Amino acid sequence: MSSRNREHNAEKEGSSERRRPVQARSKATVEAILTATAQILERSGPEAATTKAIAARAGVSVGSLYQYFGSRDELIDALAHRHVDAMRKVLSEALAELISLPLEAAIPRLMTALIASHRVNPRLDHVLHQLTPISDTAILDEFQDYAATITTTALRTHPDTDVDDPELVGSILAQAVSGVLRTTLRRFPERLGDPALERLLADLVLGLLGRQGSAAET
Amino acid sequence: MSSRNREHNAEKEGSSERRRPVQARSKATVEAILTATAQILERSGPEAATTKAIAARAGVSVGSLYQYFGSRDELIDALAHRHVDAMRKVLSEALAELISLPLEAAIPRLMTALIASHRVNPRLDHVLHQLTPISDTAILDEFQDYAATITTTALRTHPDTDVDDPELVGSILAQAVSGVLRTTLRRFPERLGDPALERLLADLVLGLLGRQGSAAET
DNA sequence: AAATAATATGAGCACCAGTTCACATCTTGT
DNA sequence: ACAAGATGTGAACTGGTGCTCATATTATTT
Repeated sequence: MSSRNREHNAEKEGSSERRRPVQARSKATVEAILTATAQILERSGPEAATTKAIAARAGVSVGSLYQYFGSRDELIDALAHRHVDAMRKVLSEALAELISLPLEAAIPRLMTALIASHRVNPRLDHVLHQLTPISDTAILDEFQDYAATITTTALRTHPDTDVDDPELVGSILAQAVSGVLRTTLRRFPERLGDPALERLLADLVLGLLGRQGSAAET
Repeated sequence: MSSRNREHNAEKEGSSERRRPVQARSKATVEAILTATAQILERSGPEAATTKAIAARAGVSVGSLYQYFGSRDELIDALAHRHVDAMRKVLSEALAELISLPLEAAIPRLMTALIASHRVNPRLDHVLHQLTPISDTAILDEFQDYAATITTTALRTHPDTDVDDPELVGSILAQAVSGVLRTTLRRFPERLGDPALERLLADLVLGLLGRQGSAAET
């Protein structure tokens, strides 16, 4: 009787959380743990984010942590998902107003939105990128893919552009912009307020599109 | 007699190597250790690069490792320096031929050179970026700074451009290109051979310069 | 050849990480 | 009021890490 029917709480094997919080109390605990993890990662980096440190900061015991997360890695993974969702939300909200605008007007706005989304939590973003192992299909990449898809779609939709490989161009543009933004956030955060940055990014994108549209290769 | 005159080999405090290799044998040892570290980092990531694993792969004992590197971190630091130097060398060699060319011709060549430099050791590059802590002034950033300086200088030198803040534009361009390259190397390595990538990057840069040169902002 | 310095060794130490588990406490349904 | 489940606890276990040091081997100098 003790060995059978172990838990009918069991999850899909991928992200096997130990237990689902059902009472308000435990939901608060999970919340506290995630918040604590984020705070420690932001402030002191991956090394400092010990299970004990996290539990201490969250005001719970290590045991509680393992009640809801199968391992330290799973915890960080969950946090990464949260973070990406938050960024994606900021971006997609700003997106609604753009679909009807002509490219020349839409791109600058899109840059503003991208900057905003990258501002959600720059330090956490950087640390999570550090933690991204080579092999894993990184959750972090999802945001970039999202941005790439948006751009590609825009290129396909808008009649006033003419690129022959929207997929590639969209992907490159997304990479370029996110490369600039992440470096800026990490190394030159003071530039973020500078409207010159938004203008430059818009020019960067529009400049490429102009070249692509006009000059046909061989 | 045993406690005095400990070592008259002592270094500046910053990067206190334990001992300088003087004989050929020990130089080979140091070499082997650095190579082993690089290999393990490339193949299996930071976690796997334990002092024991490194020593084993290098065919020496842990003790030898600590004879020439004060700590694991110092070792990795030394390796990072090496790597950046190698990248910088590739780039600067290609640079000589460019100074006399007009921008329209120089930029595409520069992109080719940048791609080449990023090809030196993509996987190691990525892992080293992972290892870069938030606080430290990263050695890795030096390469980006180098690329930014080159670009800025080019913008200042070449008479056929007209940007009002070459410093900012150079920095942004370097960030954009390196953003694209690092993502490509990590996620879409097959794109590297594609000449379309070089063309796109050149168009990206030239497009921005075109916009900057022509349209003056209010 | 002898003495001295350089180089190499690897078992062992100190430490601390992630994780478990037997038990205490609180909540909820009946 | 009671039982049963949900939640919370933290000392203790396991394993692996970076690193040291007394000692052995090899090279260089005298």
